[in-house]
Amino acid sequence: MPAKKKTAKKTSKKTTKKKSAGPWDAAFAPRAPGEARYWLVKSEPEVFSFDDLLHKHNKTTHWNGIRNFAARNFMRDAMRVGDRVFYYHSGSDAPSIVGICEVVREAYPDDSAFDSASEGYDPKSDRSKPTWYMVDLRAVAQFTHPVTLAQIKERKDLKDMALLRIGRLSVSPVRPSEWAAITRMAEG
DNA sequence: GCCAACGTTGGC
DNA sequence: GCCAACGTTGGC
Repeated sequence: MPAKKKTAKKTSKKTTKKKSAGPWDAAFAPRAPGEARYWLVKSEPEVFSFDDLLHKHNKTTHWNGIRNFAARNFMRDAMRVGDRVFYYHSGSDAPSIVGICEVVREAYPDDSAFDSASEGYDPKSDRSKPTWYMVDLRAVAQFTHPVTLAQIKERKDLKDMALLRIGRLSVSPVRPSEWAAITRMAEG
């Protein structure tokens, strides 16, 4: 019966052994009415650049191939239609945020995980209970002055950005203050 | 091409 | 459930 679950909990709570409420919890917290949130996605321009996105029909693509649980959780559990997303080019000469897109469709199963011919094939993912999800993103604006990783690292007020703190994560949250600072930097 | 920093896997 | 081995990402 459910009574059992409840009791054990209280005591173990005070030690805050739960990673002291992770710095990224805010990304999952309930939203105020009309509140939009901000994100960053990475892509190697050789594979799929912001320019490629601009040339897609409706400047829209599905963000598939994410095979990391933390990134998946941000996408599936926290990204909402209307959220704004920085587009980051990794692996290039000057890794940079090059533009902005927006979420136009919330998470739905990533079909490439079921396709044995696909690079993203995951035999452990089942159609009835998919492991991997994708969202649809539409390009909104290209930066005239891309904001480089080096620039971001120079700024004290950006040192806690998930981009810098969570290594190699392909989808990460951006705080409103960080969003504001970077869009200002992109104005040149 | 090197390597740090992670994440995942599998043996025990 | 621990942890070593292995794989991947991505800056430099």
